Amino acid sequence: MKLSTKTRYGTRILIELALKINQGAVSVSKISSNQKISVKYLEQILRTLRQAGIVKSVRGPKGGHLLAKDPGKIYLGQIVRLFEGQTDLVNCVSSPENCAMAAECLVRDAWQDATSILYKKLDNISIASLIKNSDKNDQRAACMSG
Amino acid sequence: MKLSTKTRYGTRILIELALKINQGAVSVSKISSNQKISVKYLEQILRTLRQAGIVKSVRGPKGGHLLAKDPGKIYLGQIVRLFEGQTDLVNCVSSPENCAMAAECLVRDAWQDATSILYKKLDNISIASLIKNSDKNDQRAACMSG
DNA sequence: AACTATGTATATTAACTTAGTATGATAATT
DNA sequence: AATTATCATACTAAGTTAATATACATAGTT
Repeated sequence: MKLSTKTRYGTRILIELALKINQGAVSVSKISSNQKISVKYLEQILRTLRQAGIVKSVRGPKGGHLLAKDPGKIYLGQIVRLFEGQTDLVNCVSSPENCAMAAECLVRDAWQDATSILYKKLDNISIASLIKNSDKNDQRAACMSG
Repeated sequence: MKLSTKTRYGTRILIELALKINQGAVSVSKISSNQKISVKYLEQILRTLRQAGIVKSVRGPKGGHLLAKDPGKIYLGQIVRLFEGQTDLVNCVSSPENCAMAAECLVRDAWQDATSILYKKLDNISIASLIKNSDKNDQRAACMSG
């Protein structure tokens, strides 16, 4: 039960874009070297973010990627749902017919409660708030500000 | 980000044992047919539960497995930690040296908060409480009461 | 118009993890 | 001693995630 690299990378990418919000489009190659993520893998992640309307992309020379939304309106919950796909801790929560014990599964409600509490929390953490914390602790942001 | 079958099976096993708490040891073959889990896989899961002190086992004829603790003292949080191993949503929470961006990872604290909220919830749900709910809704427990 | 730096999309491979199986041993009851 | 059960380790298979490769499209620049 841990987050995929796509979720973690995706979050880091969004933070970098948020930090550079006034610098125009940021190229894949730049993000790649800053975040130590291969160009091709990065492109996949960016595509997902773009299709979700979180990022917009500019083609051609001087092109790149930038946030399509206010960083204060991008929440971790959305990012996690986007990349994890399966948003429930167990299958039967989303599709009871997949669970051998389906209706009789006593635990189902409990897993669902836990899931919703987790997302409620994640839906409350914006990219902007993450950056805000970094202001108090500048060295943390150092690697991504360049 | 979903629970492994071991966690889900483990929980179901504990519920079955809790429901049969007055019937002495329950054999692997009985649990296997009730829960539709192969005998060998079940043995692995039971071993983990036993080593954690949640279940005790009796060898020989008429042997089987029974709860080693009061069902009111067995919490989902413990079960999830036991089978998921990795108890944090991201690696760097438990071992910062594994994360390429380590100290500068702005998201780290956020993941940690979400993780702890999730476990706080799971640590509040006991096997006993799951069964209690089933009393109000008998057909749910039907498949496991036999 | 040609060139080049960028992004877009799909297909494939590789690595890793989880799920499940097989074999054989050990212990306790009868 | 035979039987019935659990205990332990090794192995295999399936599925998922991570990463790479290939081919294409677009927009500026000269």
